[in-house]
Amino acid sequence: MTLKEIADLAGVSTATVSYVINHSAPVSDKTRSKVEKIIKETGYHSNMLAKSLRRNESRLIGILVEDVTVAHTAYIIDGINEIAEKKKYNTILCNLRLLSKIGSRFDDISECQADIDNEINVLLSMQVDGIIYIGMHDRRINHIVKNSPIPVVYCYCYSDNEGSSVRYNNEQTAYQLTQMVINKGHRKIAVMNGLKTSEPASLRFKGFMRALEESGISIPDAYVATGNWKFDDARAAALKMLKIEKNNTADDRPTAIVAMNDEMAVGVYYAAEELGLRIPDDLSVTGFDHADVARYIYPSLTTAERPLQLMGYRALEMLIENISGENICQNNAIYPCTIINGESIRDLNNNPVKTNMGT
Amino acid sequence: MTLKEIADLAGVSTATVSYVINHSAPVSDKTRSKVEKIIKETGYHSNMLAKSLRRNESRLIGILVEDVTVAHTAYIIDGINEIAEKKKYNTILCNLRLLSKIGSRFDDISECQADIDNEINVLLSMQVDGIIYIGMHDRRINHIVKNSPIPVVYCYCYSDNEGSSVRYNNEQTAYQLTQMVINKGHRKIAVMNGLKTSEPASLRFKGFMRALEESGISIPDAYVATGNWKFDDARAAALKMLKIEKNNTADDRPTAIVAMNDEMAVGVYYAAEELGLRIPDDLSVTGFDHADVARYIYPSLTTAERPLQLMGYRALEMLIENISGENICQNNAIYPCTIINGESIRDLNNNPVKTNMGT
DNA sequence: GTGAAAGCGCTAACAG
DNA sequence: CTGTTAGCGCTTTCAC
Repeated sequence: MTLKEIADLAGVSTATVSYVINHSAPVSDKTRSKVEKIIKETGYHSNMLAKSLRRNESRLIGILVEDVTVAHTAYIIDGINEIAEKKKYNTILCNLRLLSKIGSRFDDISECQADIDNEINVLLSMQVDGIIYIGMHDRRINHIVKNSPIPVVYCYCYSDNEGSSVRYNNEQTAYQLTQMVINKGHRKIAVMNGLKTSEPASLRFKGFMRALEESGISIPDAYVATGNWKFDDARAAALKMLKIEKNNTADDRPTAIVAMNDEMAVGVYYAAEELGLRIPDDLSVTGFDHADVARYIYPSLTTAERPLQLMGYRALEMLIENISGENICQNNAIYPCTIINGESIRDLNNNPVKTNMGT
Repeated sequence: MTLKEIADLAGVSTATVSYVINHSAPVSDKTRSKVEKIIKETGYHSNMLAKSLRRNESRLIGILVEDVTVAHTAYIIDGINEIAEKKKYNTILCNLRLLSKIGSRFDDISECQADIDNEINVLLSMQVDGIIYIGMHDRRINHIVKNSPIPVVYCYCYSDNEGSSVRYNNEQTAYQLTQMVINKGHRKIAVMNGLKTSEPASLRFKGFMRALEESGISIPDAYVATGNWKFDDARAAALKMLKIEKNNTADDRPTAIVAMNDEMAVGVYYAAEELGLRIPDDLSVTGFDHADVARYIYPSLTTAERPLQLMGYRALEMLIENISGENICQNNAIYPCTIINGESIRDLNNNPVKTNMGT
């Protein structure tokens, strides 16, 4: 069913049908209702391909994701979709599937440059009006989308060279979480760091240290552990840190561990349990990410929720601003996280510290 | 940059350039290399809109998902993408976002019929060659995609009327898991059911019962609990079931609980811990789904992995078979799950039962 | 208020 | 082997 067939059935010209559909020129009520009736009867829907070709705009947004199975990706896509629906854009999804290709060697992305070039060409050939690139890990992505003829917005990652970006504030959030622990009277505060080579890991650590410094707290080296973002590694590292070695007493043990993601926080929970330490009575713990796993542990974890959906919203809004030429400057947006208050931090101010002897 | 411009630069006709690009007619080596050189230099990529319009096939697949944030969806999409890349199809994603609209009232989908009609119209107007509909929950979806002029494949759900479907075997998998428990010598086997109104819940329960019946095992009503797929509900139900009430002895307690998803299995773990029951020594547990959460518990959970990626593969393959007319029959594929062997089932054959007294 | 007609970028007869 | 040309379905200018 084509527009021409509708025109023939209605006994009008194709132009008139087009005017009716797009409200692009005044049409008499009589003609309009006649045409609309036929459109409804026939179930006609216009051919976007032809329309886009003629109009030279597709109202199509390319979403290029590094890996759709990485948990945060779906939420960002969801956010993008919500705005896209409102603004009458459609989205075409390209999935680089980098997880199976480079795993957690996030910075070796250039190995996949050929794949990426290829997918970008696909998107360009589909005449997308703009591209949103969603990272699997928050980090610098340079020289990936080169000299794009259309606007690009990076989400959950960023580029120095070109394109705007939408991210969340790692440093400030870790600062806030650490503050909370300090405000509850803790002074012996340990940290469970993410993967050493990871940018968010160092930003989060920086926030942690800033909070300590502002309160004049210094901690021994033994209080800095690395869990590589992983449950198992964090559990092992926490076990080591919390165990009372010879020459040590329970007083050397931290009263709180700031874990830089929820998965590691759960690892700390398990280590604590194995040592007979109760949370938060004997050990306070905080997480980061507000991952699913945090819903299934007792006591509930104090953590920070990343504004994923909001990042999706903003990514598309910024892209549309670029497309329409309203705002063509490079823009780097960084959103705050939301603190989720759980039961995993003991308030030492009202419950003075006792020696951590375990059960 | 258009094909015509390439032709002008190369001093040949548009037809020749088209032949070079599509290998659709023999071209002399000299002409070919001249044209290819210019294409490379200019970074030209063809306009898919024009090409699809002319060819009357878009090589575009519409993926209509009920909710992209539901965990299994991304893995299915990933599977679809893998095949799509191989077969040179692109995918356009439409997200109905039903989770925020109907939550777990899965069967009230008709409330959203207008949204769905709208999205399908969008896909049709994009001239997609076929549609894959991904459910947020495995159930019957009738009268949703009506009289589609193009092939439809349902994935993680099904339709009686039209379209093929790709699912996994709930009944058989629950049967297998229960078998495993029986084979390890258990006779006092309880079940933690999913949401009563859910189809997979009743299929899984059916498989559970079939295994019991085949071994001539009957269980008291008290061994059938409902956890509504949820951690909290399962924990509460397990607590009730495992607690020793007056008039009961520990001998009345089940030695194993077959939980119909991993989230509920974790709930059972917590209940067991609260009662001082060790897993698997005092209580055996199985899960279902192979969810992320199962990676973060001790001891590791015996569960079943759904073939999500494979379902994605097959959904697209079946769709392409339909599109190309190779196979136009309605086809309902049901794939087996993979049993993941954990440490959560005690073998009573080699370790004769002792009274479950807790710690 | 309506229609005729050109043309978006490309493909595929067909002719040579 | 290569070029000419007619459209794919639609929008939009320009007449009337």
